[in-house]
Amino acid sequence: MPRTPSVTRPTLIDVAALAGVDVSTVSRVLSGNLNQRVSEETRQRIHQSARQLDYQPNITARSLRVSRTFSLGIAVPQLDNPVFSQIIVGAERGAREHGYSLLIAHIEEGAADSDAYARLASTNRVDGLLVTTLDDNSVVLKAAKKAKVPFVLLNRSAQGVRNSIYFDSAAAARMAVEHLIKLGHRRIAHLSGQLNPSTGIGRFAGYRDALLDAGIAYDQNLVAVSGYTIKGGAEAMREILTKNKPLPTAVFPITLSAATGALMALHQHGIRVPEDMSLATVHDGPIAQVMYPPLTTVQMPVEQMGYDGVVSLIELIQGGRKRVDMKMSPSQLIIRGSTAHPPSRRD
Amino acid sequence: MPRTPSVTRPTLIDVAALAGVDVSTVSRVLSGNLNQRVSEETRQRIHQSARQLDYQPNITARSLRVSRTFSLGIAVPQLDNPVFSQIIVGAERGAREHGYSLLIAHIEEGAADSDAYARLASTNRVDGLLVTTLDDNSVVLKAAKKAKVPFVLLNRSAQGVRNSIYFDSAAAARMAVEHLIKLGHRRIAHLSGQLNPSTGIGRFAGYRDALLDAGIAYDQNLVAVSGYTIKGGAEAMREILTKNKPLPTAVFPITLSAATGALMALHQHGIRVPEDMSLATVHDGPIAQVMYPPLTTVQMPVEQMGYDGVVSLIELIQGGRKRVDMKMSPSQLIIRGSTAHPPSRRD
DNA sequence: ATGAAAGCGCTAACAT
DNA sequence: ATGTTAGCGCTTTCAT
Repeated sequence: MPRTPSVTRPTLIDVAALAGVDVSTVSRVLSGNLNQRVSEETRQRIHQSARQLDYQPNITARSLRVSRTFSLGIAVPQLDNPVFSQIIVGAERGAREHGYSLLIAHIEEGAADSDAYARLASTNRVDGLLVTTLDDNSVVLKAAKKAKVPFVLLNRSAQGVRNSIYFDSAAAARMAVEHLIKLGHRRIAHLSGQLNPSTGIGRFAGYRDALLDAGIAYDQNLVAVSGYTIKGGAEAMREILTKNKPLPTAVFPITLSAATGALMALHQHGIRVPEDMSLATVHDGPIAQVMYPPLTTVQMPVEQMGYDGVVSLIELIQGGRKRVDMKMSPSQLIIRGSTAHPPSRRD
Repeated sequence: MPRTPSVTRPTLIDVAALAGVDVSTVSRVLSGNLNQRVSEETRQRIHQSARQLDYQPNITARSLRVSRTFSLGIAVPQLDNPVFSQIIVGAERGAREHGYSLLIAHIEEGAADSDAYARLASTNRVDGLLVTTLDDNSVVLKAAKKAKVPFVLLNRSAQGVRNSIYFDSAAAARMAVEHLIKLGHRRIAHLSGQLNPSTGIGRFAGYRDALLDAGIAYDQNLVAVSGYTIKGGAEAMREILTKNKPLPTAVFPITLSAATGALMALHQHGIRVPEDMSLATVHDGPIAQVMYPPLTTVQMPVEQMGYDGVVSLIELIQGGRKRVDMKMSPSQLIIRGSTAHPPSRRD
């Protein structure tokens, strides 16, 4: 069996030698930078040589020379949450399309481990950071700031953070609740977030405003804190069922995860959806279509947010942009089987 | 506001200057390589200087010099699948603990885009690859081989692949099915994978063997192909319900995702779990605990597999290992609310 | 239009 | 025990 001719990969030098030109010329041609003045003939010869040697640029050398890694970091608090997996999918696509790669860091629950960012950025591994947090974890944000590379906060805005992309949560919540109201519901429960300054408050505000506009009094007993987990959704749903003697006829869980838990709790208590209770939420995903019943939900362009996140981050890095402040609107209400008229149209 | 003294980060040269020694000495001390002969006094002085300047090594330069990137790549076909998110969590932890970072690539469904590996490896971005595939996608495997860096196949073994970590699927399936049999079930359905040479076949074999051992005849009508998605699970479950006049009393979906779908289909058809039908599956995850009813399932150390995957990959890279062939055993059967005795103990 | 040469920050012989 | 030096592969002035 013939030995592989060389252990090391071909470099610019090899290509240059084969093409009979200087390495700098090869670099000019192969770096993709058009409008470099190189004669068409040499250009051809160089491409030909590169192909022949199966030349692949060494990105490490390039990075060292230009002081950029062409890598971006993203840190997520939980991976088994459709929001984050969709963000990652979009971010990865955006990075790939722009010649960057995506480094992932998992922030262990609870740990003072928000130096995940430090780890990524301090050793010069990444040119920029995509930051996500569940709660408005100021620890995480502080860590991101210390990292000294540009970062974009995803899925929320926060005081003192100049770059962020977030949803118009109030508008999304409003769409969901108005749909329920239009169906005739008047006693509508809400499984809420932590009522912090962004997502939680936003959706809560949308819920409350929609009620207000319809002339429905706000009833505190119809609101329970679920947070953003399946488990929290199930617990909050049970709390609502326990605290309200005549049950509400509809529920608006703050998010897909919470809705999943809520639905399970309803099944458990033998409450039929949508016959006994309607359910509408915000954030669509594959799982919403295969649940029983399939969920009525307001679509949020989460993957798009991940994509736009990287793209704007790259612009930030390359200096073509000074600030990122994008509020994304909910796309549309998808009406599926989880919502219907209330059992009786009477209040 | 005072301007930051320097735009560029401190390098070894800066530290050396401050400590009054040569860069090579600083390198010796800071590269962590103990048993380098450096006097305790200079060692102290160097550490002190580094701290004072907040020195952080430039990993790109280091990479270029030693021809290693200290990055590993992982490519996954779907992110919204508990198996893959758990693998990633484990892999990220393992990488971090060993000074590596984890690059993620998402393999777009269907696309001849399995050059995801090529992208990662050919530009010298990673030192090694973690490979996952849903089906035994030979395209993906071929691409991984072409990448010319060591790779470890996760979650399955395959012909011609020398490094892989996989589960003893047959044993896990057997545990689940034997539990059902012990409860008194005799008509046990199976939602299966694609019946390919690894996962699918393995679990199917475990199912069949467990039946055989109990003297229960195999009934082809009780098996439907679900694959590994929620949707597939729901459809396969419906197929079973349609095809079998006296319904089976138990079902063994091949995996957590399929079980989730199956459970939804059962709810939809008004079949109570576990009163009318028991359900046991393989692969535990947070979602299994919060479903209604919570799922009886065989725990699989998936996160551990991700962790062991990187660790063995790193050993492969560093030459301390020639081959990886680990079969992981299911940990234990977790009995939750989804299984019970059959409606009547009669067959 | 192309070549020559310097240097990004680091490590690892090889000296001393 | 520490210093000197070369060079990883690339880009980019500067010269021709």
